Amino acid sequence: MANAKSAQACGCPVAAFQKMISGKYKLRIVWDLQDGPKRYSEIRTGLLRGSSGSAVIAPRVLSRELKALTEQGLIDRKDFGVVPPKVEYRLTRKGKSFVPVIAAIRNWGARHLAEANADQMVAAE
Amino acid sequence: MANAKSAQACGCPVAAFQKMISGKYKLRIVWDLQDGPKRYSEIRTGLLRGSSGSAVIAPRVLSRELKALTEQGLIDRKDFGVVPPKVEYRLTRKGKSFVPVIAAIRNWGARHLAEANADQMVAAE
DNA sequence: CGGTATCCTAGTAGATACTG
DNA sequence: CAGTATCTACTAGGATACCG
Repeated sequence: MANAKSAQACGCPVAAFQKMISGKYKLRIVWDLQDGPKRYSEIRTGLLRGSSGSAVIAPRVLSRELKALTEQGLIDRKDFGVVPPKVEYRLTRKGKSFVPVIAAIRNWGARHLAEANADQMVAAE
Repeated sequence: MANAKSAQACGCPVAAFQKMISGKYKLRIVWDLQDGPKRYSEIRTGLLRGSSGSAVIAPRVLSRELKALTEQGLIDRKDFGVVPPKVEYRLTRKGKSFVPVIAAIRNWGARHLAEANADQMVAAE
């Protein structure tokens, strides 16, 4: 794959979307941040609810995804500049506008993918 | 949080969704099939509209994605069993139910990702 | 606490050639 | 026409150690 701009300019938002959410935890991160700002370790811990095959998330991975989401303008990073470090991540307006899309995905997934165990409904979040 | 038996049943449809659409062309394929059945080469040609950096799609890749979508129950493969070969792919009911989700994605993407170049709007399909 | 620096593995996609 | 076989390049993700 050559270019980064080709996906956006091709008139196909789907490809751009695919690239935007490429990353194992990105959708979950945005979803988890809808309730308010969270710190780095809170996000990491939150992602372990129903962990997807791994017992712990490599910090390198989480760091990269958070950075990507920040550059894509979905989340905002707030460094308090104190010791010990305190950093909060929160949704931007763009990020908040994306939450309903994730809700649609979750809604569909709950109906078609989690037939046996719809423990927490979308509305119950 | 209720109990989770498997990765899919973890109350996180998002992860299952991510896995389901993992593949460069899956969303596009489903989207393109909403107008009716298409043959293998029609799908390939259709995917080249606004090609994402490549002039041609490796048959191996398209084949794998079609197979995966079939196994996931989103599309159905109909082999006419003639020579020369004729195979049609069409959406299943599950696949059709997924179209609105893609529409939501496209809609969001058109507003937030394709600000400069919204050549073909969602409604213009 | 919130990362970064390395190293490693596995999977995804592309190119190309070939087949029923 | 609709794929399969093979080989290669790239990258996402994981493990681990360490730093500001």
